[in-house]
Amino acid sequence: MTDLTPPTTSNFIRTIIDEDNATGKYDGFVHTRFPPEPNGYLHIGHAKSINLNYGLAQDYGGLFNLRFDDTNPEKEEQEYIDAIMEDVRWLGADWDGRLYHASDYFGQLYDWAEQLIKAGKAYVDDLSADEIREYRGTLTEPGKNSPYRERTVEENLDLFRRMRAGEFDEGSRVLRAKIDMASPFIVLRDPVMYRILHAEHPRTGNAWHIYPTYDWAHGQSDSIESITHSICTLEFENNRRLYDWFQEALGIRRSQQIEFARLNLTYTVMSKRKMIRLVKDGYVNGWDDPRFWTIRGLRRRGYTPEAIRLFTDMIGVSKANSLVDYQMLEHAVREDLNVRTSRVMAVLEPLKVVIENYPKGKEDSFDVPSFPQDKSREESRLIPFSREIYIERDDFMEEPIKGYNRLAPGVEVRLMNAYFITCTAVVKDSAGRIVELRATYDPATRGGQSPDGRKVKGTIHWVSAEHALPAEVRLYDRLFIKPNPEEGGEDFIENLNPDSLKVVDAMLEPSLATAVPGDKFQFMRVGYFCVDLDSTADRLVFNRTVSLKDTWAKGK
RNA sequence: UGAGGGGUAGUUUAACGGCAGAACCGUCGGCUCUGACCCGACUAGUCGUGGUUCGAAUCCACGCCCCUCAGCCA
Repeated sequence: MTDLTPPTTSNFIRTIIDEDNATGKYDGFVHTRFPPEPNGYLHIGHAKSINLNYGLAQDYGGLFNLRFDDTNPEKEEQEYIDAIMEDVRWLGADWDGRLYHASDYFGQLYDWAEQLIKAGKAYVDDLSADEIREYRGTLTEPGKNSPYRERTVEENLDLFRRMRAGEFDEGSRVLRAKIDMASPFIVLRDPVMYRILHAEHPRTGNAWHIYPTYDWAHGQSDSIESITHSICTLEFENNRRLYDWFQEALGIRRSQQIEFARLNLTYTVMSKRKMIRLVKDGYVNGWDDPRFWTIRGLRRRGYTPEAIRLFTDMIGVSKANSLVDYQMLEHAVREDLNVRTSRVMAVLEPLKVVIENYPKGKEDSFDVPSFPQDKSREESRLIPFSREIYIERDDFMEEPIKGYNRLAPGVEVRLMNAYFITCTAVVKDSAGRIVELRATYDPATRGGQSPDGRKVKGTIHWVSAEHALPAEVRLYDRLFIKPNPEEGGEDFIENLNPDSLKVVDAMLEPSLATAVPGDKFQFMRVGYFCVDLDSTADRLVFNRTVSLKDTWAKGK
């Protein structure tokens, strides 16, 4: 199979790692991780992060961990944990047994919190959430100290232990780091480390009544796992100061946080909140809707892990906010599917053609190679031919425009792998709509070559009517009509594309009868398709993964 | 407007004081039993103004524009 891996291009993270290795910062070691919060499904943006982290570990001979950032039991569910593992595995990132949870470290985190209290670097605050907000100050004004900031170590320890024991109501107290209420980094204005939550955790059950915040848990988890390069997205740039402060204050193994720009794609939305709304309000049919760029949606749509990897390699990584043209994704999947898929014939919008000089009841069959693009593969199948066939409605024009190379009255074209035919008549219904074509064929052109050397301008695909397999084919288009649906004042829902899903009754060549969900094909001259989960032996259902490029349609 | 980040072809990126290069998109052409693939060509760029230097996308200064931070979310 063709190697789709493009040469590794440099990026700023590799530069940092190269420098670290040159200076021996981590003894030349690279250990990365992917740290999802199990409160939703993974999407193409997460795939960028997964492939980045896993790829770095691979390329530098290091290790890659999967760690669930499960510090908020009110939002997280086991269902998501299972789904995320399935998706990460499918993408090809192998955590090799190093599956962790932030909740694995709750005990250690608690001990470290007491350590900070004893060092006078953390205190229990009785202020309400609203009061804490007021005391925090604003972007331009410093905050002020909480009246509880100077409690004694003993009192703090006592209160904190009782928080842990579940003696207090939710929201009544928090543990805060004692840093600097006047810091220009708002994240350093005595950040909350623990909040009281009488919630059941998917993994620790009811063992805890206090839960660590992200900032308190993340860097320490990295340290415990000996992560060297902790890669996250740009919005955590300010948090890095706190990340460093905690590791420094605790005197534990250091790791470095590096931020990169998250992926944005044109004609879709990527924020968790917006995606949830699309699912909950039924604008898409669940998290695996093929119009959705979730990992499950992509998988159902017919994308492969290789195509996604090719895409994430293509777009690179940087710190500049960007909006990637979705056509890059389509290019990547075409490139992968082009070498991978067998070629079959399917007619999406059938128009019947009766070949008048072809004897009634006669049947022909053609042995057609299934992988004509790959000379090393010899698979083929028999395709039946008969007097009545279906062709694509688009492949006929009663009054052909300039440059049209397909069938038209009096015009001869090649039926792919079969015969030359010439259109002799057009049959219309009372409304003037074309319902059938009449044609003649040239028996001497069997197999698709003419012995006299005459050429035809067009080659079209077809399916024998008698043998055709009816199927439902789902044609997907971009979910939104605007490149950036979140832009502009209006609700992004107003930018949904009403034609993002079109279902047609297609006619397929009979070899497709045995196709099972997940199987991928190129419907020649049309696009790449895969068998959908809804497909049954009685009722085949296909998804269009992506159309073929069509320079003719574009020019019209 | 306090602080942290960022601005290279239409898009995504490389070049890290020494020829601004690639991919995608687009246009044109070649090839073709897929108007696909493939091949070739073309279009097109360093946010601005100064400065340092033999030489600046890169270093410095001053501007401009964009993003992030005021959750007991992550």
